[in-house]
Amino acid sequence: MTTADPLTDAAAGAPDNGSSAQRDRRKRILDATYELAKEGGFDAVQMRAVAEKAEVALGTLYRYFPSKIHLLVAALDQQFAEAALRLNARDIPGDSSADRVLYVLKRLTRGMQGDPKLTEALTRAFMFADSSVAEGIHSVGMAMTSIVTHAMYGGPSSAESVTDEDIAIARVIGDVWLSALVGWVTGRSTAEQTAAHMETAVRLVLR
Amino acid sequence: MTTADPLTDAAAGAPDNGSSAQRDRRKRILDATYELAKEGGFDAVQMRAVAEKAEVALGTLYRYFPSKIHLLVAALDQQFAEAALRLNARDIPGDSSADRVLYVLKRLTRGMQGDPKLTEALTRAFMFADSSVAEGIHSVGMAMTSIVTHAMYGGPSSAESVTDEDIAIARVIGDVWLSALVGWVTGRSTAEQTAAHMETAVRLVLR
DNA sequence: CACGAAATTGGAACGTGTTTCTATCATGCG
DNA sequence: CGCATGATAGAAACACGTTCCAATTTCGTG
Repeated sequence: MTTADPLTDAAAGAPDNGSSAQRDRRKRILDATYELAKEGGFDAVQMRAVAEKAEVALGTLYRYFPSKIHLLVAALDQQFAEAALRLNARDIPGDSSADRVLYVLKRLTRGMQGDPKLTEALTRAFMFADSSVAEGIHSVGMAMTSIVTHAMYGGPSSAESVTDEDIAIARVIGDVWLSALVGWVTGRSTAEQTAAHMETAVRLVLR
Repeated sequence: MTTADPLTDAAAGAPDNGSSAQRDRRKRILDATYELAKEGGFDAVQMRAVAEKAEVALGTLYRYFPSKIHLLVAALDQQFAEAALRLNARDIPGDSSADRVLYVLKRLTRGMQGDPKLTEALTRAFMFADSSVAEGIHSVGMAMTSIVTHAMYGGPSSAESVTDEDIAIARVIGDVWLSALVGWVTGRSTAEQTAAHMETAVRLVLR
């Protein structure tokens, strides 16, 4: 047997498993997901539509991603992993931890706000996820934490010297960021309020 | 005409509108919701089941609560409003703001953890809510903020002297609390981790 | 009380996530 | 090459949230 069951690694950002045809299908599925999400948000990401656009059968889609939520969380995970890769590779401008963290968060937030429907789809999925998606959620959380701690230190972090307290702080910031994002996605707060709330929180926690 | 359209106030915790028969139906619906949620969580709160248990027609249920999410957010709102009423009526023990806030949060958290399925149902609904439920969500947020600011000051708060910064702090704490709760509900973190995370956050923000 | 408006009922029907099944296809192995 | 095994296609079927409708009941008002 091929041993490349996509189910076992679908949640993690594992683009290296499976045959090449399988990698390709997985990519087509995620691409279709992005496109549909970008156009119509969470509701537009309909499993039949994803399957059709990715040119796979519905059953195949479900073999790769066992639910709509898994699919969207995997997409979010991929985006975060890419963002973390980009951001952690370079120096973060700013004279203090707070400034640097805010720089990164605002950059991330602006990026997501540039694609409101996509952001809505990914965020709602993340928030709605239950324990069966724990792995994917954890992966997203790690990327978030990594982005924040890296920004706290500034340079291409040597990853050492990051204390437990740093991580705790990063998690708190991540929580607030997520809540703010949800508030924005659901139309409860404007982009400005979102930014202001983040700024308040970061300056409270990092001082 | 009766002018008592339940739709307009379903989201808010408005138990005083409508005829007595309508109040009674609303109560039966929410009671049925609690019971089903307590037994089986989010998935068990099925609209047909709620209608049957509450002895109303499905269409009537939808007249009172335009969606499952509205229904569950209204239930959450009611719980929070009651908790706020209880907590804000009495003195909060603790020598510092942080201690008092932690006392209240842990109390709340313990209460919710005593009914895991119910908490799961209400929390997931809250997180999944979109802008159409904005009013209900706002109401829940206000109750949360009120609980936290009250705890920061200790006594039965005269509500004055609460500064904008206090409110900002309370909101940050509320965000973290919610995230922690979601983490616990989805099985990503244990009750202890939840408590520890909250403690970290509160001590970071209130110092 | 009698009337009309609004609310409620009971049930059918629709959309979308999810499951299931059979036939066909692809792949690795002797 | 031919076979065995797993992957995929295609399509039907099911579950539950939601909508819709006609008939009936409730309720306020003249």
